[in-house]
Amino acid sequence: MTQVVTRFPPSPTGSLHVGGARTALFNWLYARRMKGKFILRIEDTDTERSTQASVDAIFEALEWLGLDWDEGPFYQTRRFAVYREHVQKLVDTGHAYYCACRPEEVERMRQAAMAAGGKPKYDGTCRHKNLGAGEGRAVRFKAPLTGTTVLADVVKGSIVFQNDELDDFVICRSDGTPTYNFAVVVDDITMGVNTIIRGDDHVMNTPKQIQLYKAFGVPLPLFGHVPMVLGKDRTRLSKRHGATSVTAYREMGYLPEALINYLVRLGWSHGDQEFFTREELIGLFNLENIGRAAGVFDIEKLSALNADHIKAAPPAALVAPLAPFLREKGIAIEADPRAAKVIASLSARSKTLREMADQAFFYFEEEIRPEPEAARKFLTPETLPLLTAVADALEALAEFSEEALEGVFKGLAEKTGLKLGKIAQPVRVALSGRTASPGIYEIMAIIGRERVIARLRKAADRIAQAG
RNA sequence: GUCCCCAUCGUCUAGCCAGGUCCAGGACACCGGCCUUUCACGCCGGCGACAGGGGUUCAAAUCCCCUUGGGGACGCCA
Repeated sequence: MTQVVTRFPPSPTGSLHVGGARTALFNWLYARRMKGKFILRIEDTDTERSTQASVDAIFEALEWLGLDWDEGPFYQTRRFAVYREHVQKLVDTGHAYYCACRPEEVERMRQAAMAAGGKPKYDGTCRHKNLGAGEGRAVRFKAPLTGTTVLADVVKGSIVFQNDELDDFVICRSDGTPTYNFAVVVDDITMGVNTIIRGDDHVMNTPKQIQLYKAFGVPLPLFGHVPMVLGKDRTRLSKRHGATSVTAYREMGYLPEALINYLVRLGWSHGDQEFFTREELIGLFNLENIGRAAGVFDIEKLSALNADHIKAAPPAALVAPLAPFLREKGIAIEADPRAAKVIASLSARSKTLREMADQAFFYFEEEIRPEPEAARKFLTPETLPLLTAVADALEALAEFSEEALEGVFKGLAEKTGLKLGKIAQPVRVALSGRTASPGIYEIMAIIGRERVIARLRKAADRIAQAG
């Protein structure tokens, strides 16, 4: 059994989007599962549109997702000698020929073919001219005119193409650069790639590539075409559907584990299981359970999964990923001993890290500025004595623990005849500035006695001044 | 225009290949309820789908055909 070799070949013409991330993920998972190799290759032959910034963005996204590669990154622009050599090989064996037709002429042929009710194709004018290399001449592949090409696809099954649908496509442009279909095949052959998992927008390229493999006389790789990711309107996911870049999801506060879980689950299944860790995925992923139908990207479900991954993560592991979101608010938590406890108190309440940062803010805030609505409702002359009473009791408390705190509140409730909520809500607003927060004893224990008392007194002062 | 692919709740899907155990299961969302110091979490319940039509069969979500709908591809882009 030979080792599985997969690859991810993005073209650096923009940031890594979720669709691309998913195919990268499938390839990576399959390689890891099969104890194979995963290769990264940058397809930058389109020098007009390729940028270094895009290359960097792709690395950044892949690293964030934790998709590491075993070989590469290879750059196609540095492999022109290899392509030239392979072009020559095909010309020498009669599988390719030079073509002197101008682009305008080819365009006319296409129109003509289309008008005749067929597929736009090159008409083979130079096929038998036996032209040599020359200025302005491209190289075309001599495609079979009859018969069929069969794609044995692992996810879609067998697909049969009529060869007369194919035309003599260009493999080398007149400027000497290789075209996509040619470069991909040469790369995959020379790099030893034997498993190609890619979006099904590539199925129509496959018969051309299969013919190339045959012309080179090498065995075919395993092909698996995975369905596209669609937007809400069921068209190919694009910027009009909102955020599509992987890094945008990081900025919205999604965990890489959650994005991975969501993306894999969109188009692959393992029975009814919804939640997967990275390790589980490596142990379970296979090609057989990839679905055949395209899927709609649903950020709601991503959010739900993100919430699950936040809940499942050890709080301490969330400190680093959460830190940037609080830093935006001027708070540094990396070295703060309270950070893990704060996260623990919030992890069941946050769908994203950004949400968590918003909720965590009050723990670290120097001075609480209660939300006006909350203050109007709970910081009133009637509640002032309660706040003071709690502050006084806390000062006298021997041990500042959640249990002891509970005792204070229960005792006060009994003494005043008030329901617990009547006491807790004003205290909550005084401490957090809001009407909703984690448990009152919990936040008090985290904030600490001194600060709690200070916040309580401060709130009492506010009421006194206002009154 | 030509070619290719796809089709189960609003969405992601299980089931389909090896037809009966499916008046179709799970998840997200939504709606109730419970829990409760708030908000969440959690738990319980509800709503909700085999695109349509023909076959084959004792029996079809599962197999075949057609229709419809959707997606994708047709470059000296990748």
